[in-house]
Amino acid sequence: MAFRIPRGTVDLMPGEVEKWQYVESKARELCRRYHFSEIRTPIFEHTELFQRGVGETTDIVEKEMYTFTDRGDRSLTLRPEGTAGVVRSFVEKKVFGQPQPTKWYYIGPMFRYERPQAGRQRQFHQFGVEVFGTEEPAMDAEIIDLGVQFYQSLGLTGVKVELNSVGCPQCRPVHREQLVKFLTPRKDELCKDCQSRLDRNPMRILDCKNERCKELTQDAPKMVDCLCDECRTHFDAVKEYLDVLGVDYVLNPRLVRGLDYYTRTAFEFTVESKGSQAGTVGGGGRYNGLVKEIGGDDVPGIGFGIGIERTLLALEEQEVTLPIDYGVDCYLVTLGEEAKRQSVTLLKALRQAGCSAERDYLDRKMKGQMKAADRAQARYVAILGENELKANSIVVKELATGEQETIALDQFVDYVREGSRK
RNA sequence: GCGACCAUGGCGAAGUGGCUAACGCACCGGAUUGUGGCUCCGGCAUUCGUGGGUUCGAUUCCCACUGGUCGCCCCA
Repeated sequence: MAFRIPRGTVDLMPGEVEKWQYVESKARELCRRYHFSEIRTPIFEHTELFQRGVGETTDIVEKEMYTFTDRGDRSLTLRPEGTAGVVRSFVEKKVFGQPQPTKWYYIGPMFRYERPQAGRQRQFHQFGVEVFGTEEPAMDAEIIDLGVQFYQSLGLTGVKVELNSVGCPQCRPVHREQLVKFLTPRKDELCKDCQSRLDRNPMRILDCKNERCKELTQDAPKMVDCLCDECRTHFDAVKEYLDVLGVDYVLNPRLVRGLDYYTRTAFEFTVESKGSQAGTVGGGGRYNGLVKEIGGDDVPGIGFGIGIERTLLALEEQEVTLPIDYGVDCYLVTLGEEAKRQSVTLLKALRQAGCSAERDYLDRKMKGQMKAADRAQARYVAILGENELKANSIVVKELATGEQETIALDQFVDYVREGSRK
């Protein structure tokens, strides 16, 4: 084989891509109802944006970025997540000067250099939303609700909302200090990764999957117990609003999230799954310091990123059939040269009337054309031959029922159009 | 970055150190000279991932590489 697709990427082939279109249309429709506007930012940005935005100590920045130098010697990086670019745009276009809040959504590819496995690719896709300019806890709750609605609209069941508050720059150091004090005497018993985390990002130790680490952190001080008054009030309000909205959630004091920019609300959407990676189908949280970090005013923000691949994977595992119509409205079967000549006009008329229409281009005999029509999942097969031409008529057969009738040629398009609407 | 398993036609999948590499699906043609989905018949691999080695001989044994799948880490 001469060329092969790059590792960790996929071709979305016809038959599969319709599912994507369906999922995307659901996301767009939902965003319209929640009054979000779409934003499209570049898929690459200056490397420094992600270093600053996502955080130097994160795995993403440390080892997963697709970074390259362009011909002008600029260091650029394919976006590993959606928020940083959107924030950059918010700041650069001075959108903070317009009436707030700003409610945006995006759908597009993200890139991370990792070993591919179930539910993990190097190019993957996210549907994300971001809201700037409000700290109102109702917004936190509505965003979580929007995520839940998205999964629900697709027919996905069993989506769990895991919720936590990671505090703010005022109270987080308090927790951090307590945590380090608690863990330092036990440092030797922690796994290697966590030993280094202890200095750099001790909160992440709470999220370690290592059994021993889990034991050791069993009674470790929790972030939620260290929240300052403002953060506590906010967190309580978010929970209240979630209750009001009827959104079920599970408190997970160990939930940390891998990106440094989160403050206060942090959440994940999870689902039961065979693949070990695939369980997390989405996640997000509040990032009140990020806009300032990127060079803007001190504008609060909150958002989520939902993995399209993982959502599709979960739908597949649950054997959910998306209501997608792959069929063509009318397949035109022709017999003889004259009929073939006329077919292009008929096809065009059908298409202009809004129907999808197809014919044979391989000189197949009638049987072959019928077979092709069947394969194309045609609703109607229209047969045009010598007899029909002579009588200015055409035979229309409904494949599902096998019923057919001869109709006048000038009523043909209307007939198909009416039938296709049902 | 680490580990395990795998690599045969468009797809799925058997197989053996030796002359013509099963089978199923799909596809094409025919039985049925103007009617699909069922049935029957026929057709469909001139590098068995790539390179090297062992051997009289390798798709089958060994090594390397590449790729895939799954897991660890982390995340969507």
